[in-house]
Amino acid sequence: MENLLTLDYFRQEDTTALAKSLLGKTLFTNFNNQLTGGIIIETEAYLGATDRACHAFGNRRTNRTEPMFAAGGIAYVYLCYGMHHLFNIVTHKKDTPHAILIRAIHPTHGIPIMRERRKNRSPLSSGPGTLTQALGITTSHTGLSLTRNQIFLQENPNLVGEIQTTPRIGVDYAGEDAKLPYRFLLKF
DNA sequence: CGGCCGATCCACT
DNA sequence: GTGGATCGGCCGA
Repeated sequence: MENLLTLDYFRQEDTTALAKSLLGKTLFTNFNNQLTGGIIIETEAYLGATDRACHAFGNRRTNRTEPMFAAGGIAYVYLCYGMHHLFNIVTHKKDTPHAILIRAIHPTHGIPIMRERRKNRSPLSSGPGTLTQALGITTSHTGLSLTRNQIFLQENPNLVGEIQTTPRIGVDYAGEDAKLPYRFLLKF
């Protein structure tokens, strides 16, 4: 497959720029020889130790948050509300626990498989919990490399669109940090 | 060890 | 627009 993203790409140090840059790239999973994927259209940046909305705020280090402390280029997947598996891309250097939540994809590959995983409900892959269900991602995949064959990303050099910026969703508990403009949407 | 709560989704009104 | 589902993580005792 052409144009796969590299570890250097994921280890860039400007995480909000990277969150914008991820828009328009295709996110794939290939589990049990079932290829599914779609174009990333919504992301949120979580900026580590200084970001009250981030699980790693204050460098809080637990079994759950441990993957965020590794160097960029792996998955951070955790369970939300007891039922939703949320997929993040770990970024930045080792011991700088930044991550980018993927909130929505525009489905392009393996759509019948994704429909089946979603039990034909809609939306198919818009919303952080629904897209992981469509792609088959669970907490068992936390820590998995994003430059190997189960979860990986590909560029779409010719894709153009407009980027919209808003505050992040569902982080009211983060006080002033809830207002930060770290959510990015692609309109194309 | 008990209690609280969440980076959500869905069915229902 | 609203509330129930559902459970691991985290914290304080």
